[in-house]
Amino acid sequence: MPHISHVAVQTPAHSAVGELLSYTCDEVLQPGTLVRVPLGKRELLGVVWDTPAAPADIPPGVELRSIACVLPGIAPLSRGWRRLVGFAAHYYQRSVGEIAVTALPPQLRDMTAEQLTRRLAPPKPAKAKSSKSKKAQAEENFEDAAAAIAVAAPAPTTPLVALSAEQTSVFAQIEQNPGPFLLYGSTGSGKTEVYLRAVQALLDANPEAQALVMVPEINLTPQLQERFVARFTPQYGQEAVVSMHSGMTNPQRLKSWLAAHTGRARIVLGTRMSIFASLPGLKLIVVDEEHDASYKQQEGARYSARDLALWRGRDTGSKVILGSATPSLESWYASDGEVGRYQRLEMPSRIGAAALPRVRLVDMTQQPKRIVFSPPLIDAITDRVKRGEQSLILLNRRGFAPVLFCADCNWKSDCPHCSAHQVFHKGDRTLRCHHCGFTQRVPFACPSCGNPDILPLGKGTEQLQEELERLLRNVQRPDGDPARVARIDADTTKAKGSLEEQLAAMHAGDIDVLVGTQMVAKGHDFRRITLVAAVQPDSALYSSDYRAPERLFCLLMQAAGRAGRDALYVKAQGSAPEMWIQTHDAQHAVYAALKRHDYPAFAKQQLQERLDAGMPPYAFQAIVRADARTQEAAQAFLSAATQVAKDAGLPYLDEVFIYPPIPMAVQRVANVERAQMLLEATNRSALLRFLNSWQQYLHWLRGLPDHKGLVRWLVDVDPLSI
DNA sequence: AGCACGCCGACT
DNA sequence: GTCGGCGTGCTC
Repeated sequence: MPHISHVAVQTPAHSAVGELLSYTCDEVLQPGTLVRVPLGKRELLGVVWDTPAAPADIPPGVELRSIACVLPGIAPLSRGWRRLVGFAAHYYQRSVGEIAVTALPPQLRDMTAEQLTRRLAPPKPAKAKSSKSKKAQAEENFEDAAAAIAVAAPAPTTPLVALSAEQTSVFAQIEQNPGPFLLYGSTGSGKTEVYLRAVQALLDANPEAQALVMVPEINLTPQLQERFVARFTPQYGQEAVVSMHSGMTNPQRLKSWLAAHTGRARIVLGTRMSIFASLPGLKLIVVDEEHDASYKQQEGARYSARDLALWRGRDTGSKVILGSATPSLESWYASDGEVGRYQRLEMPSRIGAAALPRVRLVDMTQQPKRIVFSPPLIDAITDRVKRGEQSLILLNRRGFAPVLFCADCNWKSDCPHCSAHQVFHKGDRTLRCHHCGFTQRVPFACPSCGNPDILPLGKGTEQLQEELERLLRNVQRPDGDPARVARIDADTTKAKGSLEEQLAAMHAGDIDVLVGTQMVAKGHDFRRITLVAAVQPDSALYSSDYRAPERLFCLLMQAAGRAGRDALYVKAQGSAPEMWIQTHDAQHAVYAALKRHDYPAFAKQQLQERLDAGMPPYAFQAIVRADARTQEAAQAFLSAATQVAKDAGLPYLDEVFIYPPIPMAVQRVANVERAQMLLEATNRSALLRFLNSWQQYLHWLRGLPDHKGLVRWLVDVDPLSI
């Protein structure tokens, strides 16, 4: 008699097909086993979830099919991993199958048992290159990737750096206490060294133990990887340190995943996706720059890798270290005094006694109108160039100008598919929509009235670079060469490796002034920068998003951290590091706190505002979003959803406040109208239970003829912006 | 989401 | 007469 397995497969996101599908199989399969199963005309990767005694509620008339095969050579995924996936699915309102399958390396999805067997086999001597099958080609790519990873050859054992008194005490606290920890340490205080020590202590003490170290962005993994490889591969071998992020090729990802799954990898470094790595020996999780918004997935399952790290840590008995110079208000609150779910550890000093930069506010109301660079700022930059020092100019807007404008007829370069302007990119003479990607040639004259004088309105990084080149055209570096201005943003770094190239030029001192978006404010260690300037940061202060001030503060603190990182250099040069901020609101609390480098004061003030307004972390939120052909249809679905919740008398409805539907800030993207509805509760589990019971009604509503115009709906639990 | 089946316009 | 457009229907 055949046995039954419930298998988690990636079923269509919004269809009636249940999340676990029943299949027959000849033998009892252990939960966690990777299998391939038929679904319709396709064969999909699945994970055996449980093996019930009797088949569960299968719709009438559905014949059970048999599991196609078990993926050979891969041990079943652990209970711990399945608990994590199950929790994430439940918490973020997605199917188990979707989370489980997307958490696995993509290559496993479309590999047959035969291909996998070949891949797992020990490397064979190279075969003749002729008559290569597609399969063999893939295999070769895989071996190449393996070789590429192995290139990072073991350096001679790096001697341990002596810890500062602060580091020593923090490290001791981590060793002696269960955590979770919030490591609050200013930029340059040496948090990474503490992570390294914690990992080292763990690996030395426990030959099975594994550590997961997460960073917000792919860009930050190479430097971190270098440090971890140098520190650990001499002792623990080539495969001890692996990376996991979306920038890797599929064969690389599979290799890293297998190394972690089998326990050969002792340390996994990665971006948010690595929270789902299979780590049977997991004992330590580090979340560096824990406040960073990149930890929240913004599509598909909208999980927070930081929050899941805390859950996974608790579930598996692993220590969790959250690190930041500007913690999220949630984490700060959770580590505050009596509330204290986390233990707060502080490292206020910069290593090497480098001073934090002096913050200089330029009151733009006292400066000439309509200028981007105030004269005093230009003077300061000029001085830096003459002394051979570097400056970093930050502006959070790509392109030359955010919009083109016709003064005669008021025409603006609106995107035909979105409720947004098309941005003017002067370099390639295009108008580009940053929401849907729609690109056009810049018109020679106003498309509406024919006026040849269409004007760029506002400034982007491209224009800043151009303007700086003009303003500094007569300024010479110490070597007599003219000042060099460069720009780093998403446009200049599209090509693979170009970011690294440009960063290298900056490090080499080939560049005097660097203009960039926030991507340069993060993590990069430029030793010769003594001036950082934010030219137009005010807009975040007046944003409708209540988290905007917090993000601005973090960004500016982080940017300030770029200046004067090298104390010896600063000392030799004799110029004090400075952070310049041009503002029309010099009295603003955000800037006042920044001037004193006073995160605690800023956090206290922000938390008070949150408390008064009943916002997180004092309340819990979720957003339901609807995308439809028309705004009316999108809102109608959300209204109907609210109504059905009331009609059905869903549990915990009285503890959840449902706001009316509103259009999103960018209402239309790629010809799809978007609306959203905010849900709020003072009790997290009430909100969660309500959402869970609501979900089936949302599925049901979607199928109704009244909601034909609906394209999709989605739930975002703990949204980052509303 | 895929991948089918199914019913109407421009091509060899 | 076919090739192919994407409307709608199903998948343990």
